[in-house]
Amino acid sequence: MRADAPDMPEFSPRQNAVLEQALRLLVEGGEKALTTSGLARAANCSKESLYKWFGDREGLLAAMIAHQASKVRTFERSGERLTADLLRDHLELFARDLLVVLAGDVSLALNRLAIGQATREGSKLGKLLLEHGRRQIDRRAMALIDQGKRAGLLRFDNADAAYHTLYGLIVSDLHVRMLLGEPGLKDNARQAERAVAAFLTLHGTQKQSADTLGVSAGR
Amino acid sequence: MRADAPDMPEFSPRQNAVLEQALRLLVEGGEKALTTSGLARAANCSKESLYKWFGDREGLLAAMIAHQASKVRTFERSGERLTADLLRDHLELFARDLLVVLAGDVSLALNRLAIGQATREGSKLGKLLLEHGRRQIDRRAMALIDQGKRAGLLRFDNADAAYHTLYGLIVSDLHVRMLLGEPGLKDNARQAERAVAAFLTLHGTQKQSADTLGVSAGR
DNA sequence: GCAGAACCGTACCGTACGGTACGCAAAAGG
DNA sequence: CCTTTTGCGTACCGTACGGTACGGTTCTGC
Repeated sequence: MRADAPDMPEFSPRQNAVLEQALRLLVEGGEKALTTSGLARAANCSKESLYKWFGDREGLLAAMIAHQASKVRTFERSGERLTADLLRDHLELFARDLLVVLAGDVSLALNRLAIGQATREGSKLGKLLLEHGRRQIDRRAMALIDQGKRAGLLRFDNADAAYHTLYGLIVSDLHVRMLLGEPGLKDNARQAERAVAAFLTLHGTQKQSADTLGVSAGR
Repeated sequence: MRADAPDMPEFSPRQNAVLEQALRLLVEGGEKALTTSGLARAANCSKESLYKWFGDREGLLAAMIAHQASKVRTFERSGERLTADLLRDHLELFARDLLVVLAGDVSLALNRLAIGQATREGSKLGKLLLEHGRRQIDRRAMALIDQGKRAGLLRFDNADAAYHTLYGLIVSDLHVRMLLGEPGLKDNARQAERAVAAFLTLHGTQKQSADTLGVSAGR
């Protein structure tokens, strides 16, 4: 519930530096590389401090997620009057940003970590990751498509459903594939273009040129 | 490459029983519950046999994936002449089946396992899971949309891209959410309907009624 | 400048894992 | 009937982890 608390230091600079090292270890070697001893060594701190600061290992993991989430900020660039072209541009920018975020080392490592722990009942890590990591990007997209609807450029009954459609068109099974170790796309921009074109075909109010949809000629 | 080898015993009945126990342990307690000692106890076999049969732990995990994949069969129900309604029905059936498969206990557990190991370079588990677990369902869908295209009911340049669009519309971020521990959908059928309706709007050759798309009135 | 807190480095403990070795029973085969 | 194979049950080993304790050191507040 970060929302309305611009303060909330969460962690001291020292602790943030330790968390940064923890993320580095996690990205480099996966969960098995993130041991309390290893982190203490890498961050030049003592295990006792780790346990004093974060309680136990799960607390450390949660702190890492919170720390990473606190680094991500999405700037709402509202204000300007939306046109069809502008909406398309913003949607494509969102799509590219989303693909870049999902393909990020830290994002993948944290998602792998949370998924690995997801079996345990009192895991909370998954929920934490979804709430902290996704809210920002969800809010940005929802604001955008809401704006599009108010400007008469989009039509849909359920904004949530429309957003999930957009998300699915952009990401498809790419996220899971990357989590499983496959390399990402070579060309995010092209994927973003196609996804947004499809989304506008489904939910736009203006005729879409079929060029970017790949449904024109048919070989 | 299971394809044309109806034989290929892969494993003896006894070994399959052990693998079944391994899957049960994995589903119930996650990766940490799947220990060699625990499996030997649960399956009434010795650790020595486990190592003789599967080599090491990674071999056991790979065997579990192969075993699970060998249980899944997709029957190609080609033959019949496709109509628009029939295509829609088959697409919706595929969508529902896909959602059911992805939400399955064993599928989620194996995906979590492979994702947890994905950091390690020589993991192979992720690739193995994608190839064994996905090929069946991919082939079924590809055959279906190819058939649709040959029947003049679908249009697209790139069958792969079209399939990924369909997949994204059906699954969106649901798979990752479930992997993170969120409950699945309450109503797979509704999701399947909407996804297929959207897919047909994008790639169908006939006019689609907008009812199921949720873009009709606009509140 | 000093007392107290915070903290680092290290050593330590209990546990549990992956993997190996061995003794013995039961099946297979001649 | 005897031999060979297979495999179960158990004990064992080395290792490495999470977590705790302690002595020495640096930082902080008064």
